[in-house]
Amino acid sequence: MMSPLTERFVLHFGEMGSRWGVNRTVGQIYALLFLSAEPLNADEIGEALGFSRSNVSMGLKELQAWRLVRLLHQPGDRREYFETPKDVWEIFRTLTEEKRRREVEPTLSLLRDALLEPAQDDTERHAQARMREMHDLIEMTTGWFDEVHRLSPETLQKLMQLGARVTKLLEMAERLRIGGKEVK
Amino acid sequence: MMSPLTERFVLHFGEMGSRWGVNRTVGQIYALLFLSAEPLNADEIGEALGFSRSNVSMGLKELQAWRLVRLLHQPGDRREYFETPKDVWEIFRTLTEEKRRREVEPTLSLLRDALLEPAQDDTERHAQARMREMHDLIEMTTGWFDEVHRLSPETLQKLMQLGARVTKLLEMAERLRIGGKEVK
DNA sequence: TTATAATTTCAGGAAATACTGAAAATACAG
DNA sequence: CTGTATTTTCAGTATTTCCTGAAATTATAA
Repeated sequence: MMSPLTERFVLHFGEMGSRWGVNRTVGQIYALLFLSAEPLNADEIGEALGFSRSNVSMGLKELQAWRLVRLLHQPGDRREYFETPKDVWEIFRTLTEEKRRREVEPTLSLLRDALLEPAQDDTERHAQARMREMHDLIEMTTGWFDEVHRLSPETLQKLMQLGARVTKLLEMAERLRIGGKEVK
Repeated sequence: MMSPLTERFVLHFGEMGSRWGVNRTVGQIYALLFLSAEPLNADEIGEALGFSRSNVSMGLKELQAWRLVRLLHQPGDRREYFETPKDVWEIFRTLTEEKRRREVEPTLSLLRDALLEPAQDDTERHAQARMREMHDLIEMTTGWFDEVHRLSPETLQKLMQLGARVTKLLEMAERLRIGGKEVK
């Protein structure tokens, strides 16, 4: 059975799941797999969490769609086993990529379409101006995420540790014209 | 009535709302206010979206709890009017702050507690090691967000435009010992 | 193949969430 | 104050989402 430590974590992620657009089952399955030292099969998961076999099956399918768990086989056992990626940075990256694909991209595409429509009156002109602001903000932040995703974990870590002191670097960059586009 | 442009945007945000932990009503109210050129009162909102007065009232309350809309009064009118902040960067900042307060902080606090417990066996030791990894990742990324939040929109924008070229800057920073802690 | 183990699908019931209208509370003009 | 306009609360209902067990499908060992 689950240790009290694991159980608390699992219950917490069940609740949090709803805020991330997945249900309690999915959150709990993920949490259990994240903590587990070895891969688990669907029966083990169902038993540990008290869910029906079919519920576990659906939950695992969703987690696979999110690329948050991967399927593997144990030698001499024909059941499917599941595990989460080991590297938490990789998990973080996957999560932001999926969020982007599911939420950000559809929104961007709606905004782009809306901005192509000719405005009929002042109200629409104003609405479009607002949409343009949102569009530009989203495009800038996601574009940045895209680039930063490609950095190695170590570089990323350095950047994070740098924090707000990055301001100093930016000033320096301007003076030294490192930003790619030459500064006037 | 809503223009087709506004309507599409509003419906989209209604759907997206659910993914952000708010319901359709709340998402639509926010979207309507975001696009509106002037503040709206609850009756106007309810009529535009086809929601009951009480539903609008609850939705506005929630949006205020998120600090995503603010209340104001029109001279000579005793009804309450609502608007969204104008600056999209400010909106973005508010959103991340609230998300942090509601999701990240409770998780961090759970992890901290769990890490203080003495491990009973290897399984628990492994679980704690995983929790430590998650804890450190979250603490690092949110600590970084905290600092970056304090930057001016202009600085932030420069940082974003820099994107992955930030690597070059980091190398330079190490050479010049700008990172705050002196490099060995 | 065939038999059986394992997984998935899905209709229907259970649970959770959202929404409404009526009533209560609050705010404010006169 | 008093009366009225405005907002909020909340119990009940509608809607949506979740979860299960049985049946169907798929995979694999013999």
